[in-house]
Amino acid sequence: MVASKRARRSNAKRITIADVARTAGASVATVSRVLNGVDTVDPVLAERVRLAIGDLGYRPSAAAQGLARGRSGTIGVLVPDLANPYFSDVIKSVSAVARTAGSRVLVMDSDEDPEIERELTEDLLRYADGLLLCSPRMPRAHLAALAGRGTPMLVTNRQVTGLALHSLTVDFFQGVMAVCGHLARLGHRRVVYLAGPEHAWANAERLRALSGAEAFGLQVATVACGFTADDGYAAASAALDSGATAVVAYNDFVALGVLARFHEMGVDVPGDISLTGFDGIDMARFSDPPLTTVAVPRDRLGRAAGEALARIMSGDEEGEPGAIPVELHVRASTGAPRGSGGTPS
Amino acid sequence: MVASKRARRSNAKRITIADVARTAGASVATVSRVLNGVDTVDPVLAERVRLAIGDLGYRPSAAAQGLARGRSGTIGVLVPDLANPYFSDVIKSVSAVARTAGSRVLVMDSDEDPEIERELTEDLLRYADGLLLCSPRMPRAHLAALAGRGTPMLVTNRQVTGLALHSLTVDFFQGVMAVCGHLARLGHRRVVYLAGPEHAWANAERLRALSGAEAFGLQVATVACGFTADDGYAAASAALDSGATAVVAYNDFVALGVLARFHEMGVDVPGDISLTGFDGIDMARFSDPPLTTVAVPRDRLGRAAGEALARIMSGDEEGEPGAIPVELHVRASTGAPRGSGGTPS
DNA sequence: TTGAAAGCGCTAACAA
DNA sequence: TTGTTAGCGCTTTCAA
Repeated sequence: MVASKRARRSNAKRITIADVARTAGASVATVSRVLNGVDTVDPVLAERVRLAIGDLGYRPSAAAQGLARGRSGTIGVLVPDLANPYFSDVIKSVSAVARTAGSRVLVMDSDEDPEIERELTEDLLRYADGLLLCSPRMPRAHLAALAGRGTPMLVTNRQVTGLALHSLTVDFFQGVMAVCGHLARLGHRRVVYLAGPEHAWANAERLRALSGAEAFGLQVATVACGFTADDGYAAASAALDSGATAVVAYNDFVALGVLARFHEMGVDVPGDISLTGFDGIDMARFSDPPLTTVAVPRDRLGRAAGEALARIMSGDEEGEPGAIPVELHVRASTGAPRGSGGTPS
Repeated sequence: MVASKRARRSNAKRITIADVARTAGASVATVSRVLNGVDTVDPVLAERVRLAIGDLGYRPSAAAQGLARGRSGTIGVLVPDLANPYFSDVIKSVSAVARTAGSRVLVMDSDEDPEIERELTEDLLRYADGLLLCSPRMPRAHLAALAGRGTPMLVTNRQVTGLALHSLTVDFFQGVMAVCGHLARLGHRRVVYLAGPEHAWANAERLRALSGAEAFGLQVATVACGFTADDGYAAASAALDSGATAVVAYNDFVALGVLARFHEMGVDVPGDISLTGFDGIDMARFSDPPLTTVAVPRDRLGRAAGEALARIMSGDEEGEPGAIPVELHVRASTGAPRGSGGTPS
């Protein structure tokens, strides 16, 4: 029962390109050519090689290929929370783009922790040809250090200025502006914002837009909240107490949490108070009432990110990726405020 | 402006272990030892090496390490849909386990397509030391072929018998039994099941349980549906027409879709009809009414999967992983049927 | 405790 | 069109 040194894991030692070459009666170079679609191979020989590959069930080792080629064919993606559909949607879409380009995606989840984020990024660098950092929470200094490493890199959902770092953003500003405009048109004068993570660029942009809205006469109160349904649930009564006639939630989860609490409290939406979400997750359509929200085209964001990163990796430095536009979806959770004469436009 | 052959990507050529050795005045073997925590290195030398590593910002190439060691330190995970929180939760948890074991997770998403699933699995084999197939939809023959490849492998959410394939399942059977028992106790005699993907083991198990419940006098109608909220929304009126007093949805998404449609139709839940979900996603708590559902401990599933796979990879073949238990969460979406005398137990 | 050197499986010159 | 062979960056004997 003593396994030989190299048969520890399974009794069949790994099938290599040499095995294929031997059984096909060709050289490893030829096998490699066939593998890589180089067309200077005699069709007959090529067919023999392909047959051998099939018979032996040979698959090239990714490690060996990566070492020899100098690139791994992998792009690393870092997200703060994989369980958030916002990010999983983006990843799906990035993966799809990567796949058509012949590469794979290595995903890591930082659990919203800036320190873990740094570690994971270091690790990703060892594996990947390029990095996609989604909504990175890490301090600017770390980002700067990474930027100096020479690895092609793209940051999304965060604007980083003054660093040699490409970034692809979402136009949160316009999104919140659209929400505010919509509410103002309905007759609202006082709204309360349930704020998201303090250090998130996404939150900062929303706040910036709310300030802008104040210039147009909208009064905005802010209540610290968070980004989960639980956070929204917990902040609901505080939002109500603010005296505002509309709640602008950081995202759809928060809004759904608020809605659940309002139901419990017997607060009618939008009769007693209006409510808006952000992101446009699927569930926002299925709540009662359906949520007015700002749809972020996550598939488009993912695709754009994948393509931009590919461009960066290929050394094409022209043009910043830019910002992804968003779209207001008006649904039944917003209406005219009480006593406004009730003339929704 | 003509870049030299090896400086195409960035002007700094990759820092290798040789660079570290040189600047530390040691051999590559010694650097490797320090890197791998081999303690037969003189502390002073080791420190010098560590310094050099820090100064140079050296990170070992994953490809080279993988090639030399014969393993990549990566485990491949295949899921049918990354956007489904069920799977993203599992992945989060698997990743966490993998991380403590010093490995990373390569995730691929098959988009519920058995053919893509096969391709991706082939590809994962080239990268990973072990494979985790979540709810694979691929035909048994493919699974059998994979099982013969010698790569350590674990299948979750699908029972595969007669093959040298370990599987870790969730006790869907007991879950649905618990739901049926709960409904029966409330006085329901006729329920309608909104079925999930036809070829999914998860669906088959639910059907098996429903048959079991029929033996106890519950009448069960089945309506083909799907696994998304949209599917549920579309199937809602058919469910209503079945004449059942309770709807057993394939999962929470379907249930939430049904709920939304019922709201629109003015059907009261649970007054007019009861409704249950499955999986216990977060949102199930925040609907109106909150959903009675079966909570599947996805973190536990992920952890168990990660650990079981680790065991399999280390050659420890003892014991099948087994089945993860589930838990019925009774909430407000279920009640006594109309005219039953109204005595909820 | 250290270092030299032989691989690991593949790619890509370079020769033939 | 084909084959030989020198790397790719690291680990790991084996000697010293």
